[in-house]
Amino acid sequence: MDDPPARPGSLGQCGKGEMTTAAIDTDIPSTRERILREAARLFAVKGYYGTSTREIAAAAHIQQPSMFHHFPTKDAIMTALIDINLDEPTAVARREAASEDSAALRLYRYLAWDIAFICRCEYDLTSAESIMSDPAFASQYPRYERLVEARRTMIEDGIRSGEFVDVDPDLVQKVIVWILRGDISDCAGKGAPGADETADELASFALRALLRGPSRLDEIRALAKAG
Amino acid sequence: MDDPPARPGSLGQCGKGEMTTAAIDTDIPSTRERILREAARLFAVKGYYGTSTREIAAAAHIQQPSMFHHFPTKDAIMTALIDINLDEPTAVARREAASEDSAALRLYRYLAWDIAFICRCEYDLTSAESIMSDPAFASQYPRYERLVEARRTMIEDGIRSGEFVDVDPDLVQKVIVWILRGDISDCAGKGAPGADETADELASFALRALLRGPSRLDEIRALAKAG
DNA sequence: GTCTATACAATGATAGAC
DNA sequence: GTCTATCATTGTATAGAC
Repeated sequence: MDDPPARPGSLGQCGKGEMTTAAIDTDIPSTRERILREAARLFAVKGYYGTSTREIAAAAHIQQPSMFHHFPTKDAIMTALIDINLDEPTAVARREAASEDSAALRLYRYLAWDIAFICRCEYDLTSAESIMSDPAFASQYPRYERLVEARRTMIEDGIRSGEFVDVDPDLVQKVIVWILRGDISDCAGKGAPGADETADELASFALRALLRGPSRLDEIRALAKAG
Repeated sequence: MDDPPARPGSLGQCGKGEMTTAAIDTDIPSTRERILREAARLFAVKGYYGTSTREIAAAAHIQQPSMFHHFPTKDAIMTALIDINLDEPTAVARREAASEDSAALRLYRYLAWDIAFICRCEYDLTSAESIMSDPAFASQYPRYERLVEARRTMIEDGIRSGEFVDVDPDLVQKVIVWILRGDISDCAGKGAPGADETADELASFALRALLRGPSRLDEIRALAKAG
């Protein structure tokens, strides 16, 4: 319930912990990992329904029925990706939402962490994010809502305290989701070229649009880097 | 080549011009229009591949084979939606890109127009936008690129002139695409509840993040409203 | 844990009557 | 312009040998 989630520099190696029995961090990925990675990549390009289990199997270099030894159904693959997409980010967002620092600092810190997480993730989580509006995966909505709620808390705190300009919190929440979603489709699954720079640039973009005194941005960035 | 495209208050009635022979603007939609509207709605929820021609036909209150009298193939429906998504917005973006006003004013004007267009559109263009990264529709990429280029021009003009802060133009371009895409998935196909307010709020958000002097925003909004 | 063979439902699209 | 009937293909998933 209270295990400290990853921080920018520390963990954030998304997808590890997916290990089977042996092989703690060898470079040769297990079949299960290969399926997950290739499925994520294909889902991102052609969509969940547009990708067949045959294509996934071929990309993972196994025969199609062999896939069902690792995942009971096709949608179990998607659910595994949704787990990766939600678990850690939700933990970090909730921790920041409950923190006592200024809202601007908390929001910046969460955004920068999440964007870096996305960029570093070895799975392309595009589909895991866009599938959240598919009725077939409605059972996953509540988990997503917890993340949305944590973000909303930070935004509303900032508006209430006067740190942010007086805009519609729902609209800001939406724009932030759109930026995160965009970043996912832009750089997820590409390893981590410039994860930290992208994180700073995008989080700064959002904060510039929100801060009543934009000159505070550099102070916030310095505090985030120090803490 | 030079027909003046719609302005905020004037046309922007997306989807008209799709008329068949008679019936210039009656309230009872033709079968073709019904197919297009229902397909757009279903594509947005379950994706292009996740939506069967049978579902579309059922929603349009016809039998499945009857659909093929109006569209030769399933992907012809999608192509028709892509047309609606690209034609007018590209015309407006290119006009603003070539205009002689300040970059900030041009970008605000284009953004506000496009967002209002999206909100007012009777078709949910979510899928038409996201399908642009599907190899199966690669033949449509070049058309989309023309829109991207026009937007890039405005952004680079603003950075060069010093109106905008010195950020990576590619990153800004991306964020703007993400905001437009988000707005599409958020309010496309819902008629037009608060189109102009949403347009102003979102365009203002983007401009606040970009303007070196955020105080100029009100002046720009006033100029846009006047012109 | 991976394979071959296959069951069986759903898909996009066509033929031809009215 | 819409219908019924139907085709060929592809989809997910299972059975059972190795």
